[in-house]
This record gives sequence, structure tokens and C-alpha cells, in this order.
Amino acid sequence: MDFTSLFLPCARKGLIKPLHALLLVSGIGNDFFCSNKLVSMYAETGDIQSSRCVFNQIPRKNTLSWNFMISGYVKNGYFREAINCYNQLLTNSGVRPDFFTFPVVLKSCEVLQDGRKIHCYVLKLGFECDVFVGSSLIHMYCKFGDVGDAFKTFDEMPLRDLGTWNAMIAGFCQNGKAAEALGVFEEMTKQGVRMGAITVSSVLPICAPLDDLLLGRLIHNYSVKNGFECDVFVSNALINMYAKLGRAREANRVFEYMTCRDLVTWNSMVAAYEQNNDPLAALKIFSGMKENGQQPDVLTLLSLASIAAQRGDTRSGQTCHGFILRRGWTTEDMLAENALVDMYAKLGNIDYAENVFDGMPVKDVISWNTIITGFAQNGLADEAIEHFHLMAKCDGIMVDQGTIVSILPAFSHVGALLQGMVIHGITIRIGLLHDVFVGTCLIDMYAKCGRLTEANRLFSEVPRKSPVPWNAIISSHGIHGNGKEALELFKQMQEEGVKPDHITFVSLLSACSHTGLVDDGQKYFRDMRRVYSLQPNVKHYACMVDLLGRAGHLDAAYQFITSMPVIPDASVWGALLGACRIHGNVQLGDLASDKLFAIDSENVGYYVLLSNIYANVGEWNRVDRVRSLAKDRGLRKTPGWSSIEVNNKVHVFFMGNQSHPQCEDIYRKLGILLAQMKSLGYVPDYSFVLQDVEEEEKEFILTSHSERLAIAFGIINLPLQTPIQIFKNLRVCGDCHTATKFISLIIKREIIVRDSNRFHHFRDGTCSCGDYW
DNA sequence: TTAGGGTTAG
Repeated sequence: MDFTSLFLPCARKGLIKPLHALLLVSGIGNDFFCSNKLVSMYAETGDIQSSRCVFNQIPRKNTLSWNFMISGYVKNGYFREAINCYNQLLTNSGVRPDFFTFPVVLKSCEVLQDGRKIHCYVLKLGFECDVFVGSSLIHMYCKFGDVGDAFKTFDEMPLRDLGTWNAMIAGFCQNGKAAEALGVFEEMTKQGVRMGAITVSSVLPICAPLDDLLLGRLIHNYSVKNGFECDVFVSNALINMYAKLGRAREANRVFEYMTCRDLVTWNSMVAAYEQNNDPLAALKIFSGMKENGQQPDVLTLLSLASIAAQRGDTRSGQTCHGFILRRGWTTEDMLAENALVDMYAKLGNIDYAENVFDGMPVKDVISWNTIITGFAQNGLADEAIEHFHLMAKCDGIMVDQGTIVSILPAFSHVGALLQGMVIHGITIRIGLLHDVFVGTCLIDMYAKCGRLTEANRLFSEVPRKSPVPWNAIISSHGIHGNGKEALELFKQMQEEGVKPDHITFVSLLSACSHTGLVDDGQKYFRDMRRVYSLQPNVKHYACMVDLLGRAGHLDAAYQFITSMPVIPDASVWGALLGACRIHGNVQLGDLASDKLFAIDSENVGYYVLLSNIYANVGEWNRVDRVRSLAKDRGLRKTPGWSSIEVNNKVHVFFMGNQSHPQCEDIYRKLGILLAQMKSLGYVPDYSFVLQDVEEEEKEFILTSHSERLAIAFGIINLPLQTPIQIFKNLRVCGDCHTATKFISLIIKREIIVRDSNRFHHFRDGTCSCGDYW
């Protein structure tokens, strides 16, 4: 009887064991052909034990026996065993590997070293010309990120088939080399090789990083014409391509058209809406997924966690966390935990984020970047910096692009120029200076640490095809009070063909606002919609209120708010309240604060502003009322402080600080300065004293404001020629502003004050802001 | 009687 025809049907029905027994009874179980086939079939059905057992019993194994065994291991995920088996084949089998051996064994390499060794042996046997072997080598090198050797192998191949091209394109693409992948793709087309479905799904992922929607659409078209749309890989790749290019609707069209959807399809569509800021649509897809009986996996939960964060929905965030814990996904790899850290940080629950982070048995660079970003974005720059230093002490964790863009904003926030410069050095060392995001963060850091010249220099070096670095440099000039330059840069941006985005206008409008360029600001606000087809959002409206309010057009600002097509949020009313503080308008201040307390009763800043407005006009009863209101709600005033970097150390001063070792010197210096200032015409402005006390005490209060302590400390400790640069966490006080102008005249040095709002460069008795801020 | 190349993340 011929048993060969029985193997396949038996395997399909899971009847290999009975067949094996039958073969043994028939006396041909140990037949060479049957044994090899059994090794293969057992492995095919997942029974690797039996497969190995039969294999071991073959007395004189041929190459085919070995190939089946190795392939069996690989198919069942036993990569180490596959490599061991291959090594046994080389050392003591008496037979040699053939063309079929290498593609399989290359797949099982878990370290580059193994792959290289195999490559050497391939060369020794002269097998490198085989298309299958060559393609597998390309794949192996790319898997370990060695695209150089992959391309070398590719380049030297005398013959290539579609699989070879696919391997090289996918390899470049998976290593983030989209341009190179496109190059190979174009070469392939030039040589007349037509894309197959696999090529299509390899090429589609490069469209997003190249920002090439046209290419994506062309390939989509080609796929439809060639019937590839039925291929689930192709459709999934199309969904992802459209989603990443911001076309959630088109992604959904592909999704709707699909007759057969798999887990990747559902995940991709959920992620498509999630990444395009449509959490509700994403949740709808997720419901569809459940209705279709598709079980979620860890990637589904990643999207769900991000959706929870977007919606500010702590409760569903915790549900995600619980689900992940129950499935045991936190132990599998760091993916899920990193996502949870990110989610909790974005929800503002930084304690939870830190808990998850601390509980991670193994942390990778993404874990560290995520927690650093989390702290920084929750305003905890010190904690961010502390974790950055902890990270540096960890073995095997290397600073990457993500680390740099997460830590630089923290340094910018506290004005730690020297530490920021160290990062600049690292950037150069690891070759990231021409990365647009790193470059942009450096521009921002230098600008916020007072080095606008350095920011300009960097701007001239980074690639500037995207609006991102332009936004940074425009905003830099804005905070330094160079409104005209900001407008000039905006013009230049358009001359270079860079399309402004929403953030460009936030930077531009606030630059106008800081410099009092009311007409320009209004013009650009109108142009946003008319010329650039950008719909202003609530942030832009807040900028406009700020622009009008700061310039003293308080009624116009209020009128503007009442005519807004979007619901004004705290930033809008906050801008109005701030303007009321500057211009002493109690009535509108009352109105704005009523609105603010209704929207966000927890923000202590609004209570302080309102009480300042009352104090300014001497309405001490109302001051007390506001203060006790804040106190009843458990809010405490953010204490004002100023810092200065001297000898690589940041010194922090609070108002009336008496604990500094050089305290006596500082107050003596301030006393001398006060006398000199008065002789030059300085008159203290007591309206900035927010306590109802005697005049003499008022003078002392003003003199011991934190910014003055820091300036005096700088005068005492910094070399004569160096500018004195201080950082204040709140807005600089008006009287200190006047005083600093006098001080700059007396000591003949430049004084730079960065407050929570902008920069003030004091020189020879004047300030760069022209007293407008 | 055997083989390679494809889609989802931070």
C-alpha cells in the first residue's frame, strides 16, 4: 500500500500518531522517506517532542532530515534549538547543509553574531548567489538593524527575484530609512519588476515618514487594479498609511470595504481614530471589534489607554490598567507598562505613573523617556531632571532622541543653561544635531535660557522644511520682545514655502501681544482663516484677548470674548483677568474671575490676580475675602522665587529670604543700591505691595523681593563683565522692573530677567520691553 | 517530500 498520500489528510485531522503506529506495524515506519516525513509532520502539528524523537531514531540522517528538524524547531519558535541542531549538522553529521538549510536557519538567529557566522559558512560553500539564501541574509541583517551589510549583500546578488526586492525595501523601512527604501523601490520599478501584494505592503509604510500621500494613493490605486485589496496585509497597510498621514476618513473607507478583517485590521482602525484625535470614533470601532468576537491584544489596550488619556477619563484608564494586569501583559514586556506610565502622566496622575514606573522590574529607554516627559509636562522639572540623572547611571540604557526631547524642556523650564549645553554636546556626539525635533528643543532651550543669538545660530543649521523649527524661533523672538523679528521670520517662512500651522499662529500672535503690535496681530488673526484656511481654536482666541487686553483695550477684549464662536475656556478669561491686573480694572476683573472660578476653582493663580487687583486700589476687605475664599478651598499661594546660576550651581531665593549664607552681604548691597537709586530719582511704587502695612515696611518688602535678592547675589558673586541672568517663576513685579532699570545703570552691567511670561533685557537704565509687557 | 520576503507602538 502507498502511504505517501495519507500524510497530508492525517496531518490535517491530527491523526499523525495513529498513522505513525500504522506505519510501524506495517514495517515501514523506519523507512527513510517515512521518517523524514514524520519529523516534518509532527513539527507541523506542533508536536515537537515526537518530531525530535523520530529524528533521533533515524540512523543515517541525510540533509533533508536535518532541514526538516531545523525547520520544525523554527516553526514552533524554538530558535535556540534550531541553531544547536544546525551546529550539530555542521560538526558531526557527516552531511553538509544545502540551499534549503540556510533560509530556515537564518530565521532562527537571535543575535547578529550567529547570523554573521552563518554568512561566513554560506560564502565558504559559495551559496551566496542563491536568491533564497541571499534574500534571507538581507532579512537577517535588517532584523538586527545592520542595513549596511544587508544592502551590501543585496547589491552583490547576481540575480534577484521579487522576494529579494521586498526584503530590502521592508528592511530599510523597518529601520526608519524611508528614503533608502524608496530608492530601492524606484530602482525595482525602473528594472521592470512589477509589485506583488507583498511589495505593496512593504512599500506602504514608507509613505507616512516621507509624508508622501500621493505615493500612497498611487499604490492604493495599483492595488485595486491588481486585486490586492482582498489581501488583508495590503488593506491593513493601507489603513495604517492613511491614518499616519492624518486621513482617518480614507482609512475608514478601506476598512469598510474589507470583507475579511483580522486583529491587526481592528487594532489599526482603533489606532487610526485614536491618533487622529477622534477618541469617540475609536471607541465605536472598539465596540464593533467586540461584537465581531475579536479578542483585544496588548496593542488594542495601548490605544485604549491613550484614548482614556485624551478624554481625561481616569476611570477608564484604571479599567485598562486592570485589564492589562489580569491578562498578565505587564510581565511580558515593557510595552504595556510604558503605555500606562504615559497614560497616567497625561491624566495628571503623576503619582500613579511613578508607581507603575517604580514597579517595573526591567526598564528600557522608552520607560525612562516616558517618566521624564511625564514629570516635565506636569510642571515637575526638578523631578524630571532627577530621573534623567538616575537614568544616566543605569547600565545599558543609552540616551536617544526621545530622551533629549524629553529632558530639554525641563532644563528650559528652570533656566539650566549649563546642563542644557551638556545635552547639546551629547547631541553632537550621537549625531542628532540635524534631527528636527532635537534641533527645535535646543532652539527653545537656548532662547528660554537667554541665549537668543545661539538660538538663531542653531535655527540656521537645522532642516527647516517643516513648520516646527519656525514655530520655535518665532516664539523665541516673541518671549524676548522682538515682535518685529518674529513677523519678519513669519514672512521668510512663507518665502521658503513652509506652510504655517496652528502653533505658528499661537507663537506669532503671542509675539505681537508681547510687543504691543495690536494691528499686526489682528491682521494675522483674520488671515488665519482667509489666507491659510486654518480654523482658529480657543488658544488663538486667548492670544487675541491677551493682545487687546495688554494694550489696554479692555472693553474691546471683552467684546471679542462675547462674540467668539467657541466657548471661552480658562485661558481666555485668564488673559482678560491678567489684563485687568495690569490696567487696574476692578469691574471687568470681577466679571472675569467669576467666570474663572466657575470653570476652574482650583487654580490659585486667579485668586492671587484678583486679590492683587483689589490691593492695588486699596480695597483691603475684598482682598481678605478673596484670600479666605482660596484658603477655604484648600489652595495655597504659589510662593514667588527667583534663581540664578553661579558656578554651575542654581541658587534659589524666596521673598524675604534670610537663610542664605551670604544673606548679610546681600541686604547690605541692596541697602547701598537703594540709596544710589533714590539719588537718581527712583521712587518706590507701593501699589505693588499687597499687604496693608506702614510705608517703611512697604519699602522693606519691595527691597526683599526675590528677584532683587537674586540680582544682588549675582552682583556680589559674578565676575564684573558677565551679564546677570535671573529667572523668576511668576511675573516680575512692576516696582522691581523699575528698580532693575536703575540698578543696570548704576552697576553698568546687563541684567536679564526671565519671568513666567517673557524676557527683560536691562541695560543702561532701560528695558528691552520698553515698559510694555 | 524542504526554503526566503509583508500589515499595528512608544
